[in-house]
Amino acid sequence: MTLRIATWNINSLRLRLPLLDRLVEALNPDVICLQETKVPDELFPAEALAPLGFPHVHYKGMKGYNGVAILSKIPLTSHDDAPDWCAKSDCRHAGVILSVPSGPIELHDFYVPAGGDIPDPVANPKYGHKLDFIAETRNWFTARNLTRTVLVGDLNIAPLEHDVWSHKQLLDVVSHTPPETEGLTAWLNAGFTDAMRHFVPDTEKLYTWWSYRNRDWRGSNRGRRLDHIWVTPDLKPKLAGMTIHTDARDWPQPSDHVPVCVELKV
DNA sequence: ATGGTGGGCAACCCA
Repeated sequence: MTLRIATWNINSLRLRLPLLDRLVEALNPDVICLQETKVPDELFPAEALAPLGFPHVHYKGMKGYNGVAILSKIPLTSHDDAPDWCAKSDCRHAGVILSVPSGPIELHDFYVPAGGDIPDPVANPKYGHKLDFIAETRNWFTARNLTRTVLVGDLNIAPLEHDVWSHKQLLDVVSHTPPETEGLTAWLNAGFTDAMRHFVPDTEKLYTWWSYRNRDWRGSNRGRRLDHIWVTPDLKPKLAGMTIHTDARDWPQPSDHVPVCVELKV
């Protein structure tokens, strides 16, 4: 089958419910992984989502912040055997097993801490938390021997020179500092390949996020690639397509992130 | 060098 998996930092699921119709129309995904749902589980809008046509859901949310959700047309079972990252119980990760006819596929949906403004773990504990988080996830995935696994999400780090509009100007801006980019690359190398860069050479600019604090986001185009799709090497020959739906940045009341979708022949 | 905008949720926290 052709399996399409989309990832999107929706920045409030309840506020942007109507935009999910546009996402489905544009990308026709089988699975949607969301971040920053900002809704506690007891208030998850299951009824409002029902007409969208994704009967299988798995979500982990909390009041006000963070939160992840997986909406699927394919039957799934929850697979939350991962540790409580940094012992914070802050709803930044959901794992599922997708019951694909050719065999199960493991799927991880992550929302990595943004890390605050100051790139110093002592002066800014949020930055320290971010570095600790990606060290823990890296170690956990290294210790497992993964196949048929997809990892997606808002990883809040733009690892490559051309994942930001100006490598030089962002080297000490949180999201592109060497400790972050090196940490993210080490996590990637714990058993994955970068599915987006499989389709677009490292020398080409690639963004998934544009700040709200920019009047003309398209004109100035000061973007960053904060959202990622990784697959285990056995799935690399199955990669059939990748779309960054940049137009979503102009939807009414947009998220500052745009959806990314990958197509796998599995 | 600074401040710019947006969401949650009721004062600021977070991005």
